[in-house]
Amino acid sequence: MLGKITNVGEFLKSNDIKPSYQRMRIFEYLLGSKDHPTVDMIYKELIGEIPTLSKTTVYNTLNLFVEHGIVSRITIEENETRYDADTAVHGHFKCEKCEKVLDFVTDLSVLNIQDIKEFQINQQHLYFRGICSDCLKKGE
Amino acid sequence: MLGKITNVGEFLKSNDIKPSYQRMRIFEYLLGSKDHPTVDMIYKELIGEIPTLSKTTVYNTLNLFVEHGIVSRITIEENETRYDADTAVHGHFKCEKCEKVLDFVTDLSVLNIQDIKEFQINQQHLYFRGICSDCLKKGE
DNA sequence: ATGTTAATTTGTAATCGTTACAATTTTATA
DNA sequence: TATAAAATTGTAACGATTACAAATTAACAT
Repeated sequence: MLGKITNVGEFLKSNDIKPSYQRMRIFEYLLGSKDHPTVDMIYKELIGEIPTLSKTTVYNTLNLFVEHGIVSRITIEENETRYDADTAVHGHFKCEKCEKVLDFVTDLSVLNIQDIKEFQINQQHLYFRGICSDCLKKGE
Repeated sequence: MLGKITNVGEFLKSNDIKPSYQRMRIFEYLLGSKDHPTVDMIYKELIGEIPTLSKTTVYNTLNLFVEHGIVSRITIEENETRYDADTAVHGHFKCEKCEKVLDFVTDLSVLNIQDIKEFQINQQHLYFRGICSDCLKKGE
């Protein structure tokens, strides 16, 4: 569902965000990465091509993206905020061995939750922890 | 399912935790509270009856409880680690208005997730955000 | 073009939650 | 009662995030 974003500048504009160079590169990096990077990972990756980049800018930009709903924050562990350009509802699995965070597809509408029937739901988060299949194989 | 804990001291012992006074009071407080307190909330509540209590002790004790599997950590928002004496899998709903964290019952086994079929799942977390029914009524 | 204002970026300092660590107190044991 | 082990405590350190003001860049009117 993210494949449809061909022009990042236009995409940001259509979400009322002025497409500065930093903002475009940060969003492009999020689009291209599948590892749900932290602020630090984004900063370390981009400082190479944007030598003047400030970590504050990365924070500001990600907060802006979240406010405008084009990026979602993933809080899997305390002290480890991660970001995802895929804002559709999906699950995350964190491997306790290799520390990777993987996506998984699921449909939460089948849960039919009685207790919050009359609540207005704005966000749905699902995350699992355990050992991924790769690490299970290696561990034998 | 938590009603069965009648003797906190015995319960801690049966989980290989020496039941010191601080540990018992912290666990009792968790059992009696339904608001999934933070370390700060626990500390502020107990300092009244345990004047020598240290915040470090609250941290140490909660980490001990989590390691022994009798308390689970809930990470709903960054910078807001909460604790729950109910370790059964259940959902959490955080109201964006009144900031309360409510439990809801659900059965995740119906999700039938293909992508992680061969993974070993150790923890399952489900949390929603939005507006609770009380705040919805008030907001009209 | 040029000057002026607004928006963005940047760096530093401050804040807050959490942990490290050593000292003190309490508990268990010989 | 003496000694060792465990638990608690207080302070300092740490890391992620934010506040804030200065510097840079972009936009816009003259």
